[in-house]
Amino acid sequence: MEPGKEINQKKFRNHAHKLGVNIIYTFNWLNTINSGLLKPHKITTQQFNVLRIILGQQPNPASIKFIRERMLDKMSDASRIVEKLRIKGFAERSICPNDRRACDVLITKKGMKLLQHIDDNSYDFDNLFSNLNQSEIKQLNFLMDKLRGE
Amino acid sequence: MEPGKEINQKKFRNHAHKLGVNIIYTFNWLNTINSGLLKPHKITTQQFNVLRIILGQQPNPASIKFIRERMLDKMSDASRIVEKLRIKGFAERSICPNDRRACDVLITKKGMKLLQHIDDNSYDFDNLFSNLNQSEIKQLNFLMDKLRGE
DNA sequence: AAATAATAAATGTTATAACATCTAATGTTT
DNA sequence: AAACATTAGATGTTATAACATTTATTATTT
Repeated sequence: MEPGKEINQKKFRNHAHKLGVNIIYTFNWLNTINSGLLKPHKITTQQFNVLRIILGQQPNPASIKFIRERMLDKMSDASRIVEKLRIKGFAERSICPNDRRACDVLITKKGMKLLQHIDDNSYDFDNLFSNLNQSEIKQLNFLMDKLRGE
Repeated sequence: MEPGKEINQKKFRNHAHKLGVNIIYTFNWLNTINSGLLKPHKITTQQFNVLRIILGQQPNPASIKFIRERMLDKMSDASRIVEKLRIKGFAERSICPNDRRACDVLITKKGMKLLQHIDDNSYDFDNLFSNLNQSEIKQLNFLMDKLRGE
């Protein structure tokens, strides 16, 4: 962090204004760390998230629609992300026999190994959030849920 | 929000895992609202942020470097964003007389009118965050700052 | 059953993001 | 001052984001 770039040193109109900036800033902070952790594996955060979704469905296949619904970025291009995972050998796709419009997406052994390796070695939220204790993490979750009206 | 898509209904390994997802989710929530508010003005959130930075420097000009340092997305292409603002008539740029490598970027009357109009009509963080009271907003700011180690 | 509507995914398009590289101007060293 | 290093910004490139459109299949209506 360069001097003068800390968010606290900036001038905000009020606390709500600061919160707007803070959300963007915190996301960028997290995203930068995550991208860095995933980069050695030549995988983007979106591809990682999709792979996790497919893993979560195991041993059932996931459809593109299912994946898209569970992705955090709406309007994301699940179709092309899955294709990228397929090319890298982390997932495979076939036509769904029950509905030939849809497709069955499955994680491969290689994909599972990748997730396992990332989980084991680096991708650890507990570690990432060590500046907060358990109660503060819960409080942050509560406030963000409330903010969005959930 | 579609049924079954609420973040609280998802399964998380623990609170820290939920926080990781929550940050991404909250950013997307905010970004979607902001983009929607700015879309009628044919301006992106990044362009809006840069325009605000230039306004904040008034009546002094801002350099590209200055803008880049204050932008929330690191590595952003300040140069091309300023050029887009210039084409739309919201900013003007000239060579800095003191350092001919640098350039002086200024907001135009049209740019100031745009910001004024957006501020007056819609772009209101207080309103956006009405689900939280003042003390909760402060708490959220505090926790996010602490999370990032600031 | 034929026509129409709805759905799932693929594909196209334009703008942007995330880098790297290049050019011009200024600063520094010898 | 010449050579080199640094800085500011512009430009190039590839992948991705954010849409819209298209195609194939299934569901519904008449």
